[in-house]
Amino acid sequence: MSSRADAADMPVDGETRTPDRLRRTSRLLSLMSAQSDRLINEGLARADARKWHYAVLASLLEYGPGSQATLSRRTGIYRSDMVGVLNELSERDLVERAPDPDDRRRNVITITEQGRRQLRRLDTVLDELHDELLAPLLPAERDQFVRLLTRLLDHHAQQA
Amino acid sequence: MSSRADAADMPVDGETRTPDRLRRTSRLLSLMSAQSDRLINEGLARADARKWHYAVLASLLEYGPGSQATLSRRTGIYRSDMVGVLNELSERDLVERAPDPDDRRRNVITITEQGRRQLRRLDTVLDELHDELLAPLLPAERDQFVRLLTRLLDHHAQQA
DNA sequence: CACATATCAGTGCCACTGAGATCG
DNA sequence: CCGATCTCAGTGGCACTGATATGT
Repeated sequence: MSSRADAADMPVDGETRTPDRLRRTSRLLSLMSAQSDRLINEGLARADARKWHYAVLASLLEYGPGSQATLSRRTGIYRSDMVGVLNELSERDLVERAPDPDDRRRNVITITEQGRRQLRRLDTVLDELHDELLAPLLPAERDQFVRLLTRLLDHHAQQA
Repeated sequence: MSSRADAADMPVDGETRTPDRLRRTSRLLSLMSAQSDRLINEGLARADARKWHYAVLASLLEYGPGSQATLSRRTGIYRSDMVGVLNELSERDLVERAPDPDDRRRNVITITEQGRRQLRRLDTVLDELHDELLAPLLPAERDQFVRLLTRLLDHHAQQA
């Protein structure tokens, strides 16, 4: 086990390790994520939406209605930030927020018909954006990339 | 061209597209980048450093001294944020900031001997952290991942 | 009492904008 | 006057903390 993580065949005398200190994998990831975020956010903004909107709507359609805390766990959005996201969504009549009669601490969030329509719209928007995002890769390479990324993420997400 | 970017073999009737709306590639990238950032930041914090410290020191060693604007272009750190980073670095005596006698608008930034030592320290820290980051992947897969990531990044970075 | 829930205020990092001062 | 440089103040997204009020 162990062995160098990056650049396994590179001089390592400390002074002449030379290149690729600026191409560390973590840095590539950060930069690529920033590019991706920019692309996606701009595209979604044109559709009057944000990443979180899509995540919440998707989770509602897939797993059904839920309390804010539940949605928070499903989507990874912090409970504190969920308030604002739901405000934006209900302003647009994409979700309904109603107090839970069974447990009056909770709000039950439900997706509306408009929310379903918006989700479908956003699906096509995101399809196009991802095509642009992955443009330089062949289909097989895209799959490979997604698989590797998924394995990395699963490994680190389970730690939490 | 075109064809779906993600999940190329999935039902797409809009209502039953079912899973993986929450596993879009852009989302995987964001989440993985966040995990990576957390890991790296925590590791560097233990060494009293930040990502930007490493980037600036690396660029100074690799390309030599430069003005703040130059460093900004090399590292991608925003010119406005560079001030603070250099303050932190010079507090720690890792760089020297001296007015340029030839052009008194500029500050010339130079790495110190302590800066070189710190950079070497951070190299080993980052080696270990990247080993942890890429732990679930075999060496060949790590290479593959980095290659794909690099191609994506090159494609999108050149647009800017 | 404990526990969960919803909300709000605030922190810190990061990318980015805008403006003023200095100088070539 | 144009343009580059450094600096500072500030914005907005995002992840996260801590506290509070409310209800079970």
